[in-house]
Amino acid sequence: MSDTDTTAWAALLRVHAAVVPVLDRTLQSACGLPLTWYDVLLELRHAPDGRLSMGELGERAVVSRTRVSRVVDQLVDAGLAARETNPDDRRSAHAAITDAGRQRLREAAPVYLDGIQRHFTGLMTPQEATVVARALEKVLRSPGRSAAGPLQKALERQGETAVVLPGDEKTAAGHEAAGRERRRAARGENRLRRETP
Amino acid sequence: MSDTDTTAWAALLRVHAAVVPVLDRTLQSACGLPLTWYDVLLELRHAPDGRLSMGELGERAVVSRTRVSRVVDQLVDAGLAARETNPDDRRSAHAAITDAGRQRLREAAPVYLDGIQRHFTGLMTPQEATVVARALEKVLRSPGRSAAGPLQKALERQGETAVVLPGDEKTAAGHEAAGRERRRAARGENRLRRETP
DNA sequence: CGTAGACATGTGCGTGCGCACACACTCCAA
DNA sequence: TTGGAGTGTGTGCGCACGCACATGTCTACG
Repeated sequence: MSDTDTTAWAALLRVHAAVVPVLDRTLQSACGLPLTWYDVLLELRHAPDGRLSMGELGERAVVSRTRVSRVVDQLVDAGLAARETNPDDRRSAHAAITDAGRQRLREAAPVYLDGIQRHFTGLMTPQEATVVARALEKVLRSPGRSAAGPLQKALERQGETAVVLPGDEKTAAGHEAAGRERRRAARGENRLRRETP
Repeated sequence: MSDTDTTAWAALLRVHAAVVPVLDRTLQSACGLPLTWYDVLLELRHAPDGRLSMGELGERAVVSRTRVSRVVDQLVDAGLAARETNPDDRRSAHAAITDAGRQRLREAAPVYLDGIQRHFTGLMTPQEATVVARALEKVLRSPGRSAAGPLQKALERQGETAVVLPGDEKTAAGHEAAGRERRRAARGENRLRRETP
């Protein structure tokens, strides 16, 4: 039923808008750790040796690839991460979590978890939470999901969906914009394609 | 289980980060309608007479209250909405959807719905979609949820949760919002109240 | 009737974010 | 060896967002 679809999507948007600022501020005032920092540090901690290249970090964390560079700068200033150069490939820069970073993460984790339970999963049944987790992860692992930035994904889809709509053809307005962007894609900038192992 | 909690939350963050830009760009290139515009127009359309005060609009739409003002300006420039003054209360400004706005919404709706199904609900089973919708709506309707901006909610928490792990809350936020609305209702403006038809 | 407080809204401003571009480096073929 | 294509990263810039404050208006109380 299409009503269920829009309801689910609208609810996701609103939950995100309502809960994210709460958790962000809670984490920031309690631990001095913005949500972005937490996310980046968490991904670093998950990685082997606590190190990750900028590209990998940008793909795994919620922040965009280009933004990672500045976030890591902030983390370095705060002493929570360190930059390392890769001798094998001097283009790539690695970010590594420091002991202080691990410590801050340990302090922040219970605060974060408590906030998640208090403002999110605690407001539904455990069964619902399980289904939500499973369903959303299926969305992430779907074939449409690519590690590239949102622009590329949009462009890839665009060729299929932009003009032709199921049972409707009033696409007058966005014609020129669509053409412009498709042209850029054809110029060969969708090289960010990658497989997630 | 706490693992389920963090998994569900992380998945929500990632789905949001992955899908929102796609839908935004699709909608924008196909219909010239940013997601924010769509959301605001949709709330206006749901409202009786297609009119809503700025405050109500900010509470119902995903955009913040202060941002609504500028978004409505853009919509007015685009001819999709109109500003109206309330003779009864000259503080409040109303935004009303125009015929052109309704038309654009009709054009955009199938595109949006298709995007939602293609990139979100279509990637899970209908049963899962139903559960996701129900669970997330329960989160929204929970007592901690207030129509006020995120800052207020966070600040109210802050006094209690600053350093230590939180005790309890869940009354303050909804309290003042309810009080405000009760006052407005007494003034005779509660005809804006709506149930999802 | 007049003043103080509450309230709805608009605006200046700083911040976070991502795209387009530039740069440095690697790899490969001629 | 050398030049060009491919790739990883950092940065200038503009845009969206939300908070603090200012403005105009209504309400309650003396």
